[in-house]
Amino acid sequence: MKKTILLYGIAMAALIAVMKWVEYRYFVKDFSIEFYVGIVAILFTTLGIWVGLRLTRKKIVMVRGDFVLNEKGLRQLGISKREHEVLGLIANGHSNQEIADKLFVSINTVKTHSSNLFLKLETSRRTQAIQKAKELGLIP
Amino acid sequence: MKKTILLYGIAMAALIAVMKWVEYRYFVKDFSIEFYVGIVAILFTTLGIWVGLRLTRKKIVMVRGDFVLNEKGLRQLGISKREHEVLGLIANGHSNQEIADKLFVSINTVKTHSSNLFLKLETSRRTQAIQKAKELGLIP
DNA sequence: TGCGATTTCATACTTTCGGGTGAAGGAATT
DNA sequence: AATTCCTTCACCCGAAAGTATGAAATCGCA
Repeated sequence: MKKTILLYGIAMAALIAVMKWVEYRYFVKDFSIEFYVGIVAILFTTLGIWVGLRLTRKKIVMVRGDFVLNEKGLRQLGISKREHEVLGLIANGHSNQEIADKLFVSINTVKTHSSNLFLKLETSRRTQAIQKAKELGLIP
Repeated sequence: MKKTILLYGIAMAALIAVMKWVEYRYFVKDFSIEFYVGIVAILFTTLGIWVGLRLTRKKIVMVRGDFVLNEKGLRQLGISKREHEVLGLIANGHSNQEIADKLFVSINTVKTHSSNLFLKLETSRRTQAIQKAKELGLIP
């Protein structure tokens, strides 16, 4: 993100510099304002699209076979790392107590995570959550 | 897409028109070229980002293709028709009550079926049963 | 017609889940 | 330094799920 902003600044500065340079070097002062606007519009539209693509690019992580983790979905739903971990264990058929043992935390913590998951997935049962998470590509 | 292009054209035309209008109306010719460049850059960057977002707003659809029911597995485990039906509904995230309503039977019946399922699948939770049933190809 | 399997239902009891609330410590960001 | 997010944990309560047991009614098949 910082890189992008920096790059943008540099691009803009460079553009202006080039224009000034052209202006003084060749005395082409009779370029119409429309010409400049056109050039700048095209350049920055390109840059804008590029940035737009960069911002929304989904990172794809291949796990095994045909499963593609939808990280974008995870971010949009605001599901944290730990929550995602719990989600996976729920989908594998573990009880809250088993998950607690596996993650070395108390069962209350697991309950908190699962409750948050149900909120974020807009579900009220773990079986529903499994369904939805699979549909969204959040788990294999 | 056509809409986008059209919108772009209109935006550009409008921008130029406004600039011309400002130019003639108030004779503010002393605006530096950098000013115009800046305005145009910001505007078209915004537009570009917007287009970029629009372009990448594709839905991720998991196509879970061909499912073949493992009838042999069903017979080997001694799972009856009704039990298989209940199994499917469990996997779809329904509660026992919902299943009961859907099949026009009492919730106790559903409990009996699910208990039998857990015995036959050697599981003790519905989430486990879902896992195992999917592995065995008993449900999609 | 009779037997076994299936389907249905009930009651009672235990365990697991889920909702709600609050809170404390830590990491990252501003 | 203040703030926000994540993680952790606790307690209570009600709802859902699961276990055990028994028992009707129905259906397919020999």
